[in-house]
Amino acid sequence: MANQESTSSSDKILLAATRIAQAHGYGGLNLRTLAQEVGIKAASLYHHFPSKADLAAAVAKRYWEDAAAALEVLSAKTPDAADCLRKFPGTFRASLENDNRMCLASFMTAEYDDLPDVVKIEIQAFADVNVAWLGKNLVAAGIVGSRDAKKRARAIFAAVSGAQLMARGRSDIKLFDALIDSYRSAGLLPE
Amino acid sequence: MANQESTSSSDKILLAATRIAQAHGYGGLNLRTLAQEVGIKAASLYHHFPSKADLAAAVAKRYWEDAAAALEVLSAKTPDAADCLRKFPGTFRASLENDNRMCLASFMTAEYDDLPDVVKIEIQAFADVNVAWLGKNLVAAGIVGSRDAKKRARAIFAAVSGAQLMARGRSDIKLFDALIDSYRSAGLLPE
DNA sequence: ACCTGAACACCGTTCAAGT
DNA sequence: ACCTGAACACCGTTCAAGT
Repeated sequence: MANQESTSSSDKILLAATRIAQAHGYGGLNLRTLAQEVGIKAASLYHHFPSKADLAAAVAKRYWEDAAAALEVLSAKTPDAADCLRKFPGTFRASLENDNRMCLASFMTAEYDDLPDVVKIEIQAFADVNVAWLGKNLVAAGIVGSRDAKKRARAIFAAVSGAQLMARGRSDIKLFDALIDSYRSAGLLPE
Repeated sequence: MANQESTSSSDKILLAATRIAQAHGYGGLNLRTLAQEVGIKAASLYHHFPSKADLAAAVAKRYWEDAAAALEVLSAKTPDAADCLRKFPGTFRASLENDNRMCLASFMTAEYDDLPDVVKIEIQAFADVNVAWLGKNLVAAGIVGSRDAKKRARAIFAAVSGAQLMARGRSDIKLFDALIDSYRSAGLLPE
């Protein structure tokens, strides 16, 4: 099955919406602005997605699917589990490198109270994917037993998310690196 | 100097705005809703604060001032620095206990790109106050030397912020406790 | 199938007008 | 000094109308 040779309209919308949501969140995702970036009118968006909620859910779903795929690629390219764990923060660093953007899931987690249920589900899936991958590698690296894997995996995920948030607040990617470095020295991540 | 016996109008506005911003952020702070909670019309808010930006800046300023005062109280009541560090996550836990709300500064840090400069300044002050207090106690507890205090303090602040965010996303305060527990086991916080 | 202009009830904000 | 209704340009959304 060959891929579509050209990006579909819906894909263009999802791509632009992802970038906007990573910088402004769900509430800050303006449909008139989004439409303008894609080259259509706001009303036309409703031909592709029934509502802003469904659009955001589609964005969040693709976001965790892409993240899951990227983590699998990382695993495939990195045989050593401890190495995988060392490289994990790099996936969060990439967002900051991309115009000081942040994880879409973290931003929307903050917006929890205003999030439609269909979006909440996909946002939680992002955390689940990351935690599962971290847990698997923590066990494989012999850092924790399988009994404690999920708990430790969640701690790493939360800590790295927090580091990204703090670094964004200073527009300082070196602060992100320093925070991750501290996590290593403290023993949360393998040295 | 005696305090005002009754809460002033501006105080009522700041109080209500703080609660709203902790749940919905700067963008989600609706002036008509805020005014209704205080018992006035949206237009009347402009008699107390020149703009939404200035209102939010006043909210954020009081927020970090109150946090600084609370940390000083904690220090005064807790002679042992390591004990202070053990109790630090409790200040973030309190927000979750309060209807699953989160730190106003964390929420607004996510909203960085849409934040007026006057608000950004106060939000950063919140982080500074927490990091300074943590650093002081890390040194006093003999956990790190003064050279590494700020770096480690930032790591704790970022990690605890991330734990609060993740727990809010699940409306699960026990998850927050488990994450903090993991930070202790890993060695980021004193056992 | 896909797009649009115009309309709706909602936002932050202003301002003239009230007490 | 403090409040208000009405208006402004902006939001998400709908819908009748176009190709």
